[in-house]
Amino acid sequence: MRASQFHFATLKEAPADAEVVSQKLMLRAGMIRKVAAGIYDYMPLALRSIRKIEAIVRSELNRAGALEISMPLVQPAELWQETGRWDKMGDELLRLKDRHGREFALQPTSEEVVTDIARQELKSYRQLPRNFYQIQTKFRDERRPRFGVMRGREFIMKDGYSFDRDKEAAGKSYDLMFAAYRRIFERIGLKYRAVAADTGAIGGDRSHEFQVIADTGEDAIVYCPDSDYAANIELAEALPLLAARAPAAKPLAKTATPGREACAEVAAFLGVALETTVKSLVLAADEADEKGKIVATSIWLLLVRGDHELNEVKAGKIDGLKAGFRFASEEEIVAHFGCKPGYLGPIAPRRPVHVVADRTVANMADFVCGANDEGYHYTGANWGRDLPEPEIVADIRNVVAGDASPDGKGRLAIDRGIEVGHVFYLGDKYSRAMNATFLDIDGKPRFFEMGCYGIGVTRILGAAIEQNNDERGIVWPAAIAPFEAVVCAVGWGKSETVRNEATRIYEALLAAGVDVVLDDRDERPGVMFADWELIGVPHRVTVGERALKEGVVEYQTRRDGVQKKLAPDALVEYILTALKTGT
RNA sequence: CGGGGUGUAGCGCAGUCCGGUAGCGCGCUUGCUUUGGGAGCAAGAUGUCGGGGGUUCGAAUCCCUCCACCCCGACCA
Repeated sequence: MRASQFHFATLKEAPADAEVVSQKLMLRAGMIRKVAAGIYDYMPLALRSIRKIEAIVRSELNRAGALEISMPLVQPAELWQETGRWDKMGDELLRLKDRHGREFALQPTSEEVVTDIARQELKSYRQLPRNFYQIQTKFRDERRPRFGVMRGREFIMKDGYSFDRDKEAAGKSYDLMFAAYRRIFERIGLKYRAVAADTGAIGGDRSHEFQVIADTGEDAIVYCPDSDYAANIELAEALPLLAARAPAAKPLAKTATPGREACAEVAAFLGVALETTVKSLVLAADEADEKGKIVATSIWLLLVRGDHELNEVKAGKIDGLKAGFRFASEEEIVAHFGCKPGYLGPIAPRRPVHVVADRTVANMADFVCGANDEGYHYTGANWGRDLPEPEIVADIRNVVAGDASPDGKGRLAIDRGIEVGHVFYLGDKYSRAMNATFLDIDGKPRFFEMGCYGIGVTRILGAAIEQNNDERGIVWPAAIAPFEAVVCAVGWGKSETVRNEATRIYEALLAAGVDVVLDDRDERPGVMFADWELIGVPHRVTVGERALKEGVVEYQTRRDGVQKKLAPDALVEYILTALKTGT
């Protein structure tokens, strides 16, 4: 590609509404243009990178035996109604009507359609396993699109679905995809972690997220540097910090803590460590009849140590909260505790509530908690002596860095991550809902055991930039850079020597299979350098009369920026080696 | 969905309070000069001032209304 024939337009200033670095850089590099909230044009530079990501995804999935298909963007409501998702998905599902008034949805994902394919196409266990995937535009009407292409409404996703005879076979399909995903992210060249994730209502332990490590990531991912333990924060198990409960040493005392509501304020006021306080959170679980009318509400008091945070996913696994819960209203809190929030505690609430203690809280002694009396906290509170033992003891908090790893092999660390892939065992959730069966070896119909596998193609673009950028712009991993190399011709317009030599090198690189662009725009060097550094091309060759007089050309990588002088004839080999070794 | 904010040239912004017919920087076009880290000089082009309605002799500016976009929040006491 010659730059003079390519279309790109760099900006010195990013549009004011761009928030995150990847969005600013993509806009400045002219890769994307915003068309509406969360909806973008992908210009030639961006599409080159997207196609490279897709090619890697495709080749690894094909290698793993998955089959590419294409399902419709516009999907009939009937299929979505079969699984109940037409109602459950809410506003995230963009709905539309055709000229006859028939209802459709833009696909946010395609479980329904692919299950419909399976129930019509896959009749026999002999056809299993099958794994279908597509790389396609998705639409999710996000409540608040943001972060550029990382949380857009329209985006490109690879979604794949496996169909198996039984759980064991489904497990093999899952493992196969997990391994393929590892290869995909290795080849793309990003620092990532595969972390165990919550499986929600499906159960089991087969759900992993592939997270690109970046400080700006939305997700907290937990891992153990000394073992292979890794999980997202929703799932990561928090062991009790205290092995056993110490004997009570202090008397229970009601202490005035005027105006101190948060644990940190109370601890500071009393001059005690935050770790000796207990935080009270009040949840409400509504019970509804078939018509959805609320017939009963139970109130739950959840206790975590003052320096810990409640984990709502873990709370949702407690018997009694599994059907869903919400934070209690102030009226409900006052009715049950006789006190406004800020001074709540487990000792003698006005009305009985379910008390759930975090594992660590359950082993605390002489702790500080609210006294259910505005302006007062208890100190020296002890289980058994001052209040009944907790009704339920459970892991209900987020782990924090430094906690013991659940596998007993060291201490946990926490990174920020951007979720770019997810593999998930679905069981027969969709096949059962849609009555999708095959005939098994015994002649009986069985529901497919399914798995689903997603990769956010456009999100990878954003995540790659979030992870790899500097003050000059993007620093692409070579595998997904819009161009692998650029030849900058300094003095293109005035020097025939430069023109000839730059063209010769460009053509040699092309012939060697390098995805190279020749900057023949006759721009000043500063302009060329600034453009290609912003765009993030990994390898740069500068051809100018000055160096040619010494019989060399200049070469540098985007990442380290160190200038080397190389003989033109050695250059191709040098770049090929660098691309091969990923440097 | 709730709260806040912003819409003026391709991009970044001023002008709005206090009404008088739109400007700056970058970018773009042309010419000359320059030529190894976003060149200089000169001349130019580009605007439904988010849309609609109203007030007024006159509206980017005041009023009404609609829209778009951005940010924050959505219960961790």
